[in-house]
Amino acid sequence: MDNEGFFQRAYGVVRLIPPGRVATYGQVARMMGEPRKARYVGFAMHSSPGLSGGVPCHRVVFADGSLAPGFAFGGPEEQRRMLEAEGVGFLASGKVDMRRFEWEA
DNA sequence: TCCGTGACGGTGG
DNA sequence: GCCACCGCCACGG
Repeated sequence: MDNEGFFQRAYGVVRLIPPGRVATYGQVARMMGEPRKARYVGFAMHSSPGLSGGVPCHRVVFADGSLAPGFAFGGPEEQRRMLEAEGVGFLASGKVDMRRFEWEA
């Protein structure tokens, strides 16, 4: 459960992201006290139980607002749909409008 | 011990 | 504004 300890911490933070808001991998890592492990956070999301497991990993995006290329729920398109359903706005470029929807703890 | 790998991030062309 | 390269960290072969 060691590695999972890190995973659980990541999930714990992600669970705090309110609907209609998004957080970046680096942001999550920073809240865990380990800003250098952004990549590891990404891996945690990849292995996450998903929204059904209480981990809204679709609310975690890249620092520039782009979505993960290999999203597990059915592609970035599905992820975008879920975010839009929560009220998150996208730019014409297909990226999240971070200026308005980035989560501020 | 060195090399390769990855849902990242910042910088430079 | 998009693309490419480099730096980070932990892990496995």
